[in-house]
Amino acid sequence: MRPSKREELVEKSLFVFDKLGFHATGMDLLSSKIGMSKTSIYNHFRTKEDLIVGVLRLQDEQFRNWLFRRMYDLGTANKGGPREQLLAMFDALDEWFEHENFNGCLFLKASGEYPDPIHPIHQQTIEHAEMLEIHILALVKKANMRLPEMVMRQLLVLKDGAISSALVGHTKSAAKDAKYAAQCLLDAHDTSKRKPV
Amino acid sequence: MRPSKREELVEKSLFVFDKLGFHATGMDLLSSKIGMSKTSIYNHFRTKEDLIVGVLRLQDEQFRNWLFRRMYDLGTANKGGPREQLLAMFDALDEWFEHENFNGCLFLKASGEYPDPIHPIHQQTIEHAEMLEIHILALVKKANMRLPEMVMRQLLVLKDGAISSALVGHTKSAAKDAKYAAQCLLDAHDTSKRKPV
DNA sequence: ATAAATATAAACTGATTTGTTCATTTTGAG
DNA sequence: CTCAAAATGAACAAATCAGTTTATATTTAT
Repeated sequence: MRPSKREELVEKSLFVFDKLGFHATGMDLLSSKIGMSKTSIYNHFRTKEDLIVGVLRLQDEQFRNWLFRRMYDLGTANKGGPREQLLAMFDALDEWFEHENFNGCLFLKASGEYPDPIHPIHQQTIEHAEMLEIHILALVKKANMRLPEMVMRQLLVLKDGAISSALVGHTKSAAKDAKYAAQCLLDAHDTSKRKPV
Repeated sequence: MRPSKREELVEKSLFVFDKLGFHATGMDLLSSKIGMSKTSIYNHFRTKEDLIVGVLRLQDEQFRNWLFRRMYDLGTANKGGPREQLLAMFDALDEWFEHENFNGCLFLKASGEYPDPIHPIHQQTIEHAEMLEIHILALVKKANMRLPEMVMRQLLVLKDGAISSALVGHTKSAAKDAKYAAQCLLDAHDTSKRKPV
């Protein structure tokens, strides 16, 4: 069987595109950076655009797997429930921000470089956002929040904002700031607490 | 005097770069889109990079002028104070999101396309973020918030997140969601209210 | 009106872009 | 080992990239 080469191509391309940007990474440069001949690349993907879509699909899968797993592991320690999992999202983000390879959100960069919403690359970022919404909404509902759709959107606003702030700002505290904000939100919408004036 | 042509060049370039992206906009395309000869463009700016820096400087000025003015106007109606001005930031953002020319944050796109933090284009986005921080921090302090630096960073996380969500998400409610979240935050840190458990 | 400054279109570098071709070599399964 | 599949490097095409040059036209100030 031959699962390895194509996966290796997509994974290494993901790394290079994330670091250098999509337009800024020419196919010759990519070929040399990932140590695979251009002929082979074009044997696996018809165009650069197709490759990028493949890269974004992998990133969608990898990012969601990693984030949800990390939220679960960090959030269910000490008998935590869905609320703790939601808050653990920001602890997971913090780990990501501290990582040497943190270069911001690949999907945000993709939608910036391919602004046409019809473009398949841009579409991929929309799909990714929808997948995140589904999972977070389920947790918010499990946590018995009032206005679960709104709380879900607010948490994702905090997530996107934290990523952007961590990228541009010198400050290292973006994830912690967002987590404190999320705590306020969850407190304010918890049906098991009286609504504060 | 001759203030007009260069300003017109930068303003129209800002529009095109914002809409199409930096790398995706070639100088020939730019020249035709803004109706100015390439010779003239290069008479005003030595390189494309210089032009982009000029564009970002203009956007920094225009965005801050617009945002702060709008926060003041919307926030001081009905005898509002600094707290109302801070919340009005999200009403101003909402107006921007509804505008037909809304294409996300130009600085976020710039830092995505020029990821090297040493790069002068990337530097410009960092400077912009710092200028925003100064103004928001002053308002937060005027509003008598506990932990003003943190609240300032949280509000800017909400701002960046709202912009990203408004761009990628189909939802039109990003600004409103962020505003409700900001209200929770300001309530929780208001020194004139007792700290909620 | 005149002269200097600034604008223009169009052709032109030379490098780089995406993508293809082709002859050769490496690899993996029976 | 054998043979087909897959990978390679290098050259190639056509378009486009940033930036320059040149000769001409249009503003602008005096």
